[in-house]
Amino acid sequence: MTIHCYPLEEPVARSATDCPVEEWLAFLGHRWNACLLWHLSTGPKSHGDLATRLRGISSRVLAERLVALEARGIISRTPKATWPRQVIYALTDKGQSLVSIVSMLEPWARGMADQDEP
Amino acid sequence: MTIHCYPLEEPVARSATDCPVEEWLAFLGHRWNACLLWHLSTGPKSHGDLATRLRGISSRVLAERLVALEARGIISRTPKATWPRQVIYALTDKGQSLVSIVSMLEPWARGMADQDEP
DNA sequence: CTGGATCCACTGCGATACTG
DNA sequence: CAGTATCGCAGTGGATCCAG
Repeated sequence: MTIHCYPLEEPVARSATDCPVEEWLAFLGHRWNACLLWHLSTGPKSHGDLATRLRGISSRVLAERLVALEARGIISRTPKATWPRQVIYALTDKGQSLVSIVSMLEPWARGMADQDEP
Repeated sequence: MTIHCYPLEEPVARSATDCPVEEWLAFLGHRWNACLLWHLSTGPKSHGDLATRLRGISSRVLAERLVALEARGIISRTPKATWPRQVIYALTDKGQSLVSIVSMLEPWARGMADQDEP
């Protein structure tokens, strides 16, 4: 876990961290992102499809998230030549591997809960 | 990775998710938290000690984060009977195991970067 | 159906000052 | 030294309306 923990010298603007791990955690922690990852891990989905599953997300934020995910190479975007237009999003290999790491938190978190209320 | 993805029925207030993984990711994504985890993984530290290492964090936020970490059972808080008073924070076993999981992101992230600029 | 544009409420957090 | 109290601003994301 490489964490240079910011500047070391002078204070920096928000999220100007150069620690990749922290960067990714911040990203994954943003609302809906983990959820999107999860839903896409069960197969490619369209925008509307995802919108339905992620009850409560707005179209704006969903589109924003998908762009970010794609920019990071976590998902792929493939528009279909149908009408009305349809766009399919799918996890890339990088995305798959990320999911597999994040998934390790599940049993861990369950263990935590068990200790709370045995 | 269990992600019930919110309500499923009606929209909910922010972070009212009942998915533990998402919960933890959101927590870890909050600024300074990962950084704190990292610094504590190299040994117990005091408030002031941490403040020095996490250049830029304010006393208020640091205290807040430490309380949260402790509340989640990730760190322990032990006040020394010295003067001026001193309080030592250390990773618990749960904290250690969390760090070991999060650490797996490091090589992964490095792999990502390598692909970007080979 | 996908997704851009606006408007706005909320809150995370930085800065600062103060107490035991 | 450890921690609390206040204030203020920028960023995040929800709601809504619109367009290709």
